[in-house]
Amino acid sequence: MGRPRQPLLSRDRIVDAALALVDAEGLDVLSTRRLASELGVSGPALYNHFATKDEIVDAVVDTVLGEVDIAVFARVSADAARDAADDRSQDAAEATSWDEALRVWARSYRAVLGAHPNLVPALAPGPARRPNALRMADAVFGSLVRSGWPRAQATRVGVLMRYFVTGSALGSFAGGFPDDAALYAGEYPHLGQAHLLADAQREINENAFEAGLEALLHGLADRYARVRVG
Amino acid sequence: MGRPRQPLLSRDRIVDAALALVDAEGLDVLSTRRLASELGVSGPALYNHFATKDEIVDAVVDTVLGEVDIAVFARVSADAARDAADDRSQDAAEATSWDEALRVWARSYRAVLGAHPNLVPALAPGPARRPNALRMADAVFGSLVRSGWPRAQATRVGVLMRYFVTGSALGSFAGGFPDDAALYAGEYPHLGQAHLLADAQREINENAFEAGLEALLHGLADRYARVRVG
DNA sequence: ACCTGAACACCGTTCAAGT
DNA sequence: ACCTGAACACCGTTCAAGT
Repeated sequence: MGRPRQPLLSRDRIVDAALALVDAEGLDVLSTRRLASELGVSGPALYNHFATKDEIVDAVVDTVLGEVDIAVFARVSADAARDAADDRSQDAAEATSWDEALRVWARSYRAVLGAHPNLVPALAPGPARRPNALRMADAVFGSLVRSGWPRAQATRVGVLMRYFVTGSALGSFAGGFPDDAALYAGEYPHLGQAHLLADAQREINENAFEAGLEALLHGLADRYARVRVG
Repeated sequence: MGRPRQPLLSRDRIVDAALALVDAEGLDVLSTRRLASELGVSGPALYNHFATKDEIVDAVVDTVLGEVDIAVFARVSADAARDAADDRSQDAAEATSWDEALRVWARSYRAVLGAHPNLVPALAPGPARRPNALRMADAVFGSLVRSGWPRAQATRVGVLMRYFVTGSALGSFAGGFPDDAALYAGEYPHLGQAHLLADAQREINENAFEAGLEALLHGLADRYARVRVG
């Protein structure tokens, strides 16, 4: 008891343990007491490092968001922007068009969330007070503006892309259709057998994500052609 | 004590009270005990009507999903489908193109979720065992197939549209950027002042949703032109 | 069948006490 | 400053008992 010579905990150690616990057993089992015991410490000890449990969850989410590839946006130059419509013209390996950058980022974003499916419901509070979420928004926005998107439009594009990716994470990883054929028998005439198997479900989600991503990027490219500046 | 002559509870009464409670005070205060007390009943009484609290939440979500306008899909006929590309040609008021139907539905879907923002985090489990969620998926899918979308593609379109709408609900209603200018000062160079005010935030979300919806529908119309059958 | 109160095994958080 | 144990006001759920 009493204060240890060397601190037993740190914010990082707490966040790492929390993420490991959520990945292994789900968001439901993440309690301050369980987490503390996982760290070999007493429940209230956590409150020396975080004010509330919600702050811990927020930090976990932000850590995970930090894994998303946003380096790609640094490779979007004003030069690359001019070639956005035909991406064969990238002479240097570093040059990337805004839409290709969005594609790479969106896939990375989705992959990261897919690596931590149990955490997805915790995304709900939005990018609020999470540094990496803001860093991400900033990188997206900056590259779009450099590419010639008007600022107001660039804001919208960043937000709507996030809608799609987080929505796909929510819809894909946390359930989907139940693996229970009996439930469907004759009930929903248009819902085919393909919906029933979890494996097929994985593929549907993958295909839906890719199809949506391409539709979105095509639609945005059309708009870009009409509104670009610079 | 003991069994009342007339049942005090019903699934509907429980669901209604739960939704009212969530709308008024948030998802966090929805506990079986609090809900029971709201209904003038003892906590365990709920278990005569629902097996778990999660089932109650699921029923609440499904009830809300039932408010989404899917009647529009009934107005999508095979005839309307042939005019999808030019929507001025709807002679009868009942005929609607698949893309216009998706637009109406997406807006309704988002509006319904917007009317119950506190419930949005509970959407995470996906369309699992929720009749109205399945009814919705079925209506979307059916209208797309009638319009000439190949079945595999129609499945994807339904799913990806749901991604976008639920993602927008998640991102819009549950937080967004904090209303705290100090947090941003000099930290994120590209994030302008426009991000800071909650009011502007509402507008950004609205605009992002509309822009994303149009981009998506345009991109899908392009694809439709290439893959349609019938 | 449908409610009650008591009970079990939990929660998040506060706080005085220890070093 | 950073931990502990005790305590407070809660949880979801089970179950015997009542009618």
